[in-house]
Amino acid sequence: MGIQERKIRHKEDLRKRILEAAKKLFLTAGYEATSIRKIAKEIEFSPTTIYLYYKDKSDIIYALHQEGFQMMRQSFQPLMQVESPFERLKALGKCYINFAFTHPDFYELMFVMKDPMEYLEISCVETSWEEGERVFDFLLQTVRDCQDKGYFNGLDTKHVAMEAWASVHGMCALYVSGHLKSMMKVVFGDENHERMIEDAFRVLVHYLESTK
Amino acid sequence: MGIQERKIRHKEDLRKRILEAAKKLFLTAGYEATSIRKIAKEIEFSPTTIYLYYKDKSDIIYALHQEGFQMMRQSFQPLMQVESPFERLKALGKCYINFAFTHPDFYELMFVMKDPMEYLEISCVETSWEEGERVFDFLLQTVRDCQDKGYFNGLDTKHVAMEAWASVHGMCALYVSGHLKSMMKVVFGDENHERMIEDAFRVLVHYLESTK
DNA sequence: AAAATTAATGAACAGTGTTAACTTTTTCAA
DNA sequence: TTGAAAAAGTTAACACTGTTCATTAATTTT
Repeated sequence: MGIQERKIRHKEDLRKRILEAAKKLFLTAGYEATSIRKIAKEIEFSPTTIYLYYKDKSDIIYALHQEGFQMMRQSFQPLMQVESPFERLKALGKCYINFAFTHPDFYELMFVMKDPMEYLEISCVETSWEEGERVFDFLLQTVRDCQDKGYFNGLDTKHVAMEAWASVHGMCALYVSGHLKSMMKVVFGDENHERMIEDAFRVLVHYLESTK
Repeated sequence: MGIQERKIRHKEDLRKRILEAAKKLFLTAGYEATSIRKIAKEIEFSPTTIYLYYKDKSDIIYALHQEGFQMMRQSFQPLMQVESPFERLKALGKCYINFAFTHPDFYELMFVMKDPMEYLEISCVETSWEEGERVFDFLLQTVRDCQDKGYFNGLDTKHVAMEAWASVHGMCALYVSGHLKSMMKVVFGDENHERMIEDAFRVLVHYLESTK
């Protein structure tokens, strides 16, 4: 019986173990397959126990959502040291794409899926989106720094930042959803679609560079 | 009893009626709420009857997916008449965004959701994506025409087209998923997010224009 | 009219999120 | 140490989901 053992094994921070089980299921089997009952089986508890630690499924999914943003911010850490604003902007874009490529499930959860967004629309109001805010603020500041160096002349900082985000997000979203792959299979006959993202990104960088 | 009546009312093209019921549910209540049982109730038939006309739920969803692409291509029809390639490219972008704004559910189905994409990965192989192909081919040709007029010098047609698509898709995806709204609420304090898309699009057009 | 084919259905399987009522375990004061 | 209060966990159930199989009803053909 595993019932006796698991009481000896740290029964504290059960909340954390629920989240880890959810993450494991989410990364190996996807969002749909991450059910309350499977999480419960994973941690050897009754399904209803989970509701003592998380309000509902959205609550668990949102916890993973937040974890994703912490991971992303951590991967952006080295960019702080990049002196040149424009080099920093380019590196930010590359880093963002790299995150989506290495953690496609997290990327989808953070920037594509509606569920976590609807959750924080309903429940918590203020403390919610602050991780995402910090990431966007960093982009905003970098664009401002670029403008100080003569880039993006006559353009609004917010609009430039939004366009940059949308462009890179568009590439990542088409990649993680499989639309890029399907499209390229039909139009170009099965090419390397990761390479295509790199090429499209180079075109974007070319545009940005030309504003100086 | 409605059972007697519906036999008198056209019992032919039941396949079409299933699709219309599915569309109605999809547009009013969303993808998740579009269940086989609800479709069945809508057309006053047993749930199992639906399986005599469609392979499974994905099959129905993919039929809507195709319908969306026909709608989109129809909305692109007037663009054929635009003489100037660059004006046509700009109009294409505006038209694309307009489609996403007026048919957000269809846009999500066509360009965001994984389900229809996974469906045609498994089942049909050739005839599948041809509607989407036509749309992208039109973009490719328009970019080529722009290059003949001196735009996008030294850049690869495919890469320019892909970057343009990704940029505009990024804006639309962030809009329909609600991420733009949430982000702007926190960062800029609840501004008009439809206006923001327009502004970001203007920045993109500025970049494209600068290549001449 | 009887047989064969087609169309439609009812019941069931294996899942899902979630809640209410109940039981077990732990805590803590008398 | 015992007994009550509080906390933790579980069982059973509700209302759904997609999907399949065996069976019935309707239609067509012989």
